[in-house]
Amino acid sequence: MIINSSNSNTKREYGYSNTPFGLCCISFKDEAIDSFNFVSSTSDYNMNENYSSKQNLYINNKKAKELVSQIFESNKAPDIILKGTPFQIQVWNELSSIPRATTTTYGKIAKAIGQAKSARAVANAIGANPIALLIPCHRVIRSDGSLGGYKWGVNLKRDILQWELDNTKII
DNA sequence: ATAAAGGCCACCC
DNA sequence: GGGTGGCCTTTAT
Repeated sequence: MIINSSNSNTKREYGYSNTPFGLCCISFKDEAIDSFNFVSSTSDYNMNENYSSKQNLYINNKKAKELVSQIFESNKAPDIILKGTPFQIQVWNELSSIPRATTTTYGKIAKAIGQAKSARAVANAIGANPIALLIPCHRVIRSDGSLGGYKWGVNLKRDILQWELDNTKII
């Protein structure tokens, strides 16, 4: 389930957890994730550029581990909260319709949201996506078949796509 | 209000 | 393979 953010100033939590692709830092309100970043260490919270304010922000590694476990081991993805411009929200929502273990292109996403000429803008929006894996930006590649870019590194993009072919979990 | 920078694309060579 | 011009949204002047 995707929730469009209504910037409530309620308590937020964040925490670190290992994944099959390395360490991540996620932040969440109640059970709903609003950011998921791959990081190199537990001092890397600043990579979470969407939430620089630390007001009402508390660390909760236990809950973070539970959510990551849910992502990789259950058949029900956690809810996510989207915060962005209307165009970004539209693009991110469209990504959720890409079947796992498949790919599409920036141009096709542009066409799907009714703006066939906006491939480049779509790429910008995807690059600004704050939630790895659950918003499947890794499934969008270039029209010539090359991988294109990835916020957390093209090598990781390749690894995730291969992982989807080799596993049947929910991601 | 304007400029510059992008995870692009179709086209050419 | 590489280069060019066009496209659209964001962000920073």
